Amino acid sequence: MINITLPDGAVKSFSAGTTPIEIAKSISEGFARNVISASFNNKLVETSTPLNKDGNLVLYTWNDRQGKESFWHSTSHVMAQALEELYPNVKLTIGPAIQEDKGDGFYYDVDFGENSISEKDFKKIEDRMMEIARGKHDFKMRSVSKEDALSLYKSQNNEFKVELIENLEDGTITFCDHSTFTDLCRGGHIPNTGIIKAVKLLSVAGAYWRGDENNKQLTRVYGISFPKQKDLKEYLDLLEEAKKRDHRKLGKELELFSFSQRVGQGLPLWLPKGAALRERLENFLKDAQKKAGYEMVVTPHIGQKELYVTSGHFAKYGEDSFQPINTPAEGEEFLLKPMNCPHHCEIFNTRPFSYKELPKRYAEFGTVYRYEQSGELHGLTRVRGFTQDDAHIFCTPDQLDEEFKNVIDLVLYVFGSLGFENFKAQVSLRDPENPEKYIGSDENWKKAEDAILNAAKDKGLDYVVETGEAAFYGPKLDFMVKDALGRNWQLGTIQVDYNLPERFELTYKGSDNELHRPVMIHRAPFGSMERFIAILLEHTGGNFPLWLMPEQAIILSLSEKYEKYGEKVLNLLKNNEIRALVDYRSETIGKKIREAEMNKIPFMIIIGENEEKENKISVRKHGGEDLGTISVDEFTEIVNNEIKRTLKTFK
RNA sequence: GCCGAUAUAGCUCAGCUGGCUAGAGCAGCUGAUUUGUAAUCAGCAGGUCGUGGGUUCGAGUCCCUCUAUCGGCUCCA
Repeated sequence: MINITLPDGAVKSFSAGTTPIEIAKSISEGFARNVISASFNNKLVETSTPLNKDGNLVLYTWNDRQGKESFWHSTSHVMAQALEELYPNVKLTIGPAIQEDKGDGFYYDVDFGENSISEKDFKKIEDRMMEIARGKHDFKMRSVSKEDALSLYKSQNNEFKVELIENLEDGTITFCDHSTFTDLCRGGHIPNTGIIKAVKLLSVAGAYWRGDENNKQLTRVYGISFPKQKDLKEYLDLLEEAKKRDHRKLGKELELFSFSQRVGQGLPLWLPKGAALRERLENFLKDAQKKAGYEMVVTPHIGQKELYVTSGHFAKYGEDSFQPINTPAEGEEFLLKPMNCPHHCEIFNTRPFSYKELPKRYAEFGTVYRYEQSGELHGLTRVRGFTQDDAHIFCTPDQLDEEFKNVIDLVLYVFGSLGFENFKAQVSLRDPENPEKYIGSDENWKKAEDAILNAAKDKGLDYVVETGEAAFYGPKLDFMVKDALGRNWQLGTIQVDYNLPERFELTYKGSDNELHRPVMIHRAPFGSMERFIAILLEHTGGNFPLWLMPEQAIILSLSEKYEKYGEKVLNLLKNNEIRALVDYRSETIGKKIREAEMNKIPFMIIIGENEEKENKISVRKHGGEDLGTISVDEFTEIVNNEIKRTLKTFK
């Protein structure tokens, strides 16, 4: 007998060799019908795997992410079978479910050799997949010796699988069979192909073998599958909805920003409304920064190449950057500013500082230029010219902890004021395997990494640690937010840096009358104005918090006759610091409301004979809610209350 | 940069396998209308079909180059 512990803590006894699906049946027949996957002692197993020892069993259904991932991974086997049948020379590599933080579905990386496929081929692949699925083939795991596994894939000339197997230990290698198909696989499948009721291939893309761009590029086929046809339809509808919140579409519709082929790719043009929005965001942060003891500085858009050689940025990024600007003078070279830190270091170097004066906090909305690879550009989230809400804090080592925590507070304040609640905090450490990617001593790296980890812990942040994601000069605490399609973007960032102070030979006089090295914190709560506004657009769908809205209200006259009264109302609103537009055109009120709705203006103020007579206004909220006929003062109070609700002042 | 796709009026799109003068709706302009909570009516104007080349009697349509954009990969100071 074996003792199986279930997630609710219950322990049940079964005879050795009982399978997860049999255990599910012992709980309830109905539940067992929904169980599609299982894990035993934190390891994925098949629902048909005989269990021979005591342990913890978790049974998954479609409602669990684990269940979905098994479902999708299993579908990738079915797709691989279809691809093998339709493209006889195809070589399979890996075919996992997509990781939760990267989205839904599955992919398979394959080498098509001479062939290539495009979206036009999807239909026939999907059709074949569904035929296979309807065959209700069981997924069956079997162990194979390393030798047998290698000889199978060597006979197929599949160097990718051979490489994978060579890195595995003999005795741990398993194959998964279903129908006529066999694949190297560590397990975690649904019981049989028949559960797959809907399949859709989504895209093809190039993907490098093992994620290394020096390796061969394979073809990655993305797809998704569901246990019900209806689920697929819902998923596709959701994608459609997400497209409506795409910041590129909204930015155009709301006339916030634009791009021009003539100006150049990745170089956004801010239109008047977008510029006003940016300015409002900047002022919001400037107010908070003033309270937090920052001082504004201004530095030029170019700097001598030597500046970036000193900082180490040139060695790291020089080749892949906008190339140096030459002047008529022999040998003189300038770079477009790719970051603000070196300039701020030189500001600190302007004069000697006493420890009594630290921390110094220099802030600048600094526009920088980076030559991103053309394929990486993406709307406003990845551009070649952008403005960082940058600041550098120069402090003594014992001030570091508190300063770092204060910056966390500032970032949380910014995120809170703009409604970003579902962010992910990520501590990015260096990759100990590849020390050549970083500058600075091990000792300083350790200090910097500990400082971040401690501050994140003390602040009670819910964070994940990613090794190998640090900047080359120091570790980071990043705040990631998802866009409409669920892709993660780094917005706020805080970095601890012991290296640039060394390179720029920054010093302050300590209480011991000796010179000491300050520690530097790089930080940007928004990250960049461009990316922040992009993600904000996708989160709000263009319905920004009222305090940020380019236009808060629009006066709609019932006819041209009420223009005079409209001007009076407009003046009152202006006096009350409400940003309002007017629409006196000879159009129907229905049309004016429709246009105001599409422009996402929060309040529509309708004026006609009744309002003029009573000296009031009729107010309709964006979305349709009728606030009735009220006075301008009453309206102002509504607006101010709404602003107060969303915009708290920084402590 | 790499893989795949796309590019027709300011916007959203139609234009099948090459064949009359490239169409529609919205936006714009002119006029009529003077309106009560998501589109009043009529008329007018608007396009070197992304760029450059090629195939063809004939190219928006087929082929190639380049540019930009979209979905990924890699990268992200």
